[in-house]
Amino acid sequence: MEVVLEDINELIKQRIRKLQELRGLGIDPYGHPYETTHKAKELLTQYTDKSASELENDPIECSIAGRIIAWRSFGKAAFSHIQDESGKIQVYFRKDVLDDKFKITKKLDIGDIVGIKGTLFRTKTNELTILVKDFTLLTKSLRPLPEKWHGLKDIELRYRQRYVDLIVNPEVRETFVKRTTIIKFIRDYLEKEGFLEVETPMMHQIPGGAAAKPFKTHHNALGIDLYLRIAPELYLKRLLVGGFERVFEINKNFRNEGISTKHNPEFTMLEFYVAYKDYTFLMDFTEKMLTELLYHIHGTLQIPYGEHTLDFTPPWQRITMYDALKQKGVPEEVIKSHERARDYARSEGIDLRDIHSHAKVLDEIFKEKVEPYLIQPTFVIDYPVELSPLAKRKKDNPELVERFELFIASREIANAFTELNDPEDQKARFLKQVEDRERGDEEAHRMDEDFIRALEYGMPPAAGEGIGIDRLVMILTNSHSIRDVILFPQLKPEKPK
RNA sequence: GGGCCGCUAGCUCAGUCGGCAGAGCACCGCCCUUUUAAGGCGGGUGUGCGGGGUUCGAAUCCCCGGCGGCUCACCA
Repeated sequence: MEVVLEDINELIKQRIRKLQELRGLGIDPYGHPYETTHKAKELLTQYTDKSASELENDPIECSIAGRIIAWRSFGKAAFSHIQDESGKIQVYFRKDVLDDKFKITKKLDIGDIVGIKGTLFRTKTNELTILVKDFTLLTKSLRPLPEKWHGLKDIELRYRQRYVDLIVNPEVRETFVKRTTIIKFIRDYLEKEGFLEVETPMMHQIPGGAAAKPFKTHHNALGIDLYLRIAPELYLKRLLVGGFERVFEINKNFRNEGISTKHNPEFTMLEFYVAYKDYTFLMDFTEKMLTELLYHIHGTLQIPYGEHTLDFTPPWQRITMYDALKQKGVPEEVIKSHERARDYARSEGIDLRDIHSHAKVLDEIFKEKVEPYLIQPTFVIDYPVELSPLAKRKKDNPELVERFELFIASREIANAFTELNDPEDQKARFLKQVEDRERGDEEAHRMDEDFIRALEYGMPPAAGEGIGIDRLVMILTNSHSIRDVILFPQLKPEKPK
């Protein structure tokens, strides 16, 4: 195999030279399995109380593996820090311990992955350190890492080369560990509450369950176009028809829309459905699940987010959409009258280009006048039916639906409703959506005959909710861009060389 | 998609009335057996994002393009 690595600068050439020298000494620069006894952090915590003399009288043998992230060499000795998944620990190479092998250290670089065997001791400054008795090169690194002091700051490089970001910026690793902890907590919580985790299709013949533009693809053998799902909702409800009473799915959704600090084309959504309950149950449920999550992650219900302190102490405010509007000074007549609403919106400088219906005008006014002020966790409830084609109408006011959105830090974190299970009403709502679509609303829902058929078999009264996991993780990790909580966010392609 | 800002060494960044391209860290050579942003001496390693233009001369000024950031729009 004769492959020439491209993009060679002097620094990489030097490392390739060292690699060849190592091969010349019979050392495989790309290593083999290596047995370790500890992680770096385990050593530091486990032996934190051992004094220098205790370690000297009763030597503790250990072995670790990890990446060299610092190197301070003297003529016949060198200090280094080795970083593994858990953290880092100092190691000490001495010529009088390693004899001939010490000269191999001259061929090591920051970034190389090594295995270390040795005994623990304490330095003059009392730092717990491994005295290296033997070491093994496990992987030669050919590219220099960013400098130790400033790390990798360039945002573009951090996203494009997340692997480097993870090596040099420990807080990035913490964020993603926290992300996993959050998802695992939610999964365990739902299972404990009797929910069954399921997987429904990512590829839909009819993209449904949300108002959004889909990604389109093509299945060659079937000869049909397919869409990446914009939501799992209609499939999860089919499972309610099938007899499952509590189901959830945590998985990706895909929406072919703009990219921003709050939007990535693929994002992670939790959706869960409960038979025989309504949206008031879900508000209580959500409040409880998220407060327990807060305790689990932070041990407190008050957490910082940017300039704010978010207080998750229940009960969270519940306010109807219309009351929220009124509270921000939107006159009652604006809510009642389409003409007044349009005038009001215009007077507030709200762009109504493609907005026609009364409900959508009110929604625009809501986004402008209310959303920015929804900092503390708030359930906004009872939306106009037109905005919610899959939600059940309120008994006492059929123009509204039993729906809530949970806002935290001005962001929509959850969307939930009592599910519409009347097939006739559902069909009528789909038809209305189809009309909107024909009038040019690309995001209107499509008719899904099979979903109607499922409802005709009978779906129990139920409530369902979606929680945007990425946005929730942003809140809980004090992150201001969704790209900081997605390991490999979508970017434009790099310029070809 | 619009507006504004940015792109200089591996990394973090200076530098412009238009006049030989710089620092710290990293790296290379030499010295150094308890350092930890180790230290001392010596060394600058570069497609200045790409392409055009103006000019005796462009990292710097102008135009076109690329990528990124912020923001607005979009995203109920």
